[in-house]
Amino acid sequence: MPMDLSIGDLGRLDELVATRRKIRRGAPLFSNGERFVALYAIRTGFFKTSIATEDGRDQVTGFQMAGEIIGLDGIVGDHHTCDATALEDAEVCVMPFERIEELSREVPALQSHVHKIMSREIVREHGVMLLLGSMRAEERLATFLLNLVQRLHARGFSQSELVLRMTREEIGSYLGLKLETVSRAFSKFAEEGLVEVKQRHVRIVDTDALRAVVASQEVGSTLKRCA
Amino acid sequence: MPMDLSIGDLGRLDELVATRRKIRRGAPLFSNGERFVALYAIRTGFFKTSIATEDGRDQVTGFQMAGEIIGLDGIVGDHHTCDATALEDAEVCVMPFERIEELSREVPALQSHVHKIMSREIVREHGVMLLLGSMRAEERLATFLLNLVQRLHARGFSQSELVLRMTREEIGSYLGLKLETVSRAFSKFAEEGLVEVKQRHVRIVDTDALRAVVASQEVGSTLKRCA
DNA sequence: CGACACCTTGAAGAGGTTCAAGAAATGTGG
DNA sequence: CCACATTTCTTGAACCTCTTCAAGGTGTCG
Repeated sequence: MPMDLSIGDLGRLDELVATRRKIRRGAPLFSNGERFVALYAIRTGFFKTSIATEDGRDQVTGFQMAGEIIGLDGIVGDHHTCDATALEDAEVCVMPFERIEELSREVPALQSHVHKIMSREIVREHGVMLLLGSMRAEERLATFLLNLVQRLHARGFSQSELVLRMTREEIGSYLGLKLETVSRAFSKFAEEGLVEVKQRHVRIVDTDALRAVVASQEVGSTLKRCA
Repeated sequence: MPMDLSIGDLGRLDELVATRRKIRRGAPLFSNGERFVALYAIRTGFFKTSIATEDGRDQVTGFQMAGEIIGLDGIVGDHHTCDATALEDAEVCVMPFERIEELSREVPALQSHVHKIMSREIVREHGVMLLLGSMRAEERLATFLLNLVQRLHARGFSQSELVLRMTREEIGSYLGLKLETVSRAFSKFAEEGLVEVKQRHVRIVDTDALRAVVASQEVGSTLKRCA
């Protein structure tokens, strides 16, 4: 997180992230309805956030990894409106939101940072809306894989290999598909030589071809330019 | 917008919303790629926000009406990442974001307000993800209508009557459906006596039945409780 | 090692899309 | 202010994608 800060400010920000909390795989970091008191910065591990409605619907709204912030949904109503679940043993920094607000009044760089984090989440969700609203199953899965591997690569992991921390069902929920459809799309990609899939181990063999899958549904370039 | 403020603070906030701008129907308030300088509070009129990709995809990400804030997407990257288009002649307050940040450092109530606005947008988008990821066409349209009429009612309009400011195609884009599907769903609702539809004029005849449409796809209550 | 959760694959079916045509409304220029 | 062009909306029929239901396989953890 690149912010230029004075030495004094740095010390005060340290205090903000002093409290740690460990969460076991499968355990909730917070749950819908729970009182909102803090944002969480993921230090290690992998989370999903999801909303469940009374009528039995369930939607995974995101997957979060080290360095990302969870809990922004709780600010507006003082209570969390989704569940955050650890998909592997994890550790987070507990950042009391009152302290964040106090400090960001005094440290403009922190204030700006907080605003950007929230704006980034809004923009990310726009992307998910685009995916859910306009892509076919294989385009969705390709987009998902490319996004995951890109975020992992930014954290020093491989550009082409990844271990999925979530089930097919969770992927499906996030992508608006049934788990069978996700599984079939994986098999199709494997068949065509785009990826190698062994359960949760995925190796991306042909990144460009995966990108082409996403852009395949083009209404634009190919057809439009002939008109 | 309920905030308790001192008289002095009130004056400074007035200054923030002093600049006005009128936008003609069909004209953009801002466009993708444009430099981000301000948030906009809608005074009158109706907007849509949408993202368009190079490959010809297009997704309406929201419809905004009086009292709502547009432009949050631009904070993270200093440039807007979507288009905001007036669906009828409109007027907005131009609120320079630098001034917002300055003032919210000095006025905690404003700071909190800004945070809540952004969090509310995140939560709203979670709801859209649920809709796009798990609902059938008629459930989506029913949800959409109920949401619209509820927001209009909060602004003093009728609980049961509304004039759509957007086309079937724009509704479809927002709901992840084709315009024909939207049209058919309207016709079905009309046939069943839930609504009366005459082009863009909609009268909701049976709100409870519309709510029942949304909850129809229950995996829960009806079936689960028999198990 | 055995139980359980997870994944894969097939076949049938449903819901939404696509393509097409016509009707209704809207707006524009004469 | 009316006529015409354009946009928007509706409806039908064929098609396609994804879902549903079902069965068997694979991996994992106590």
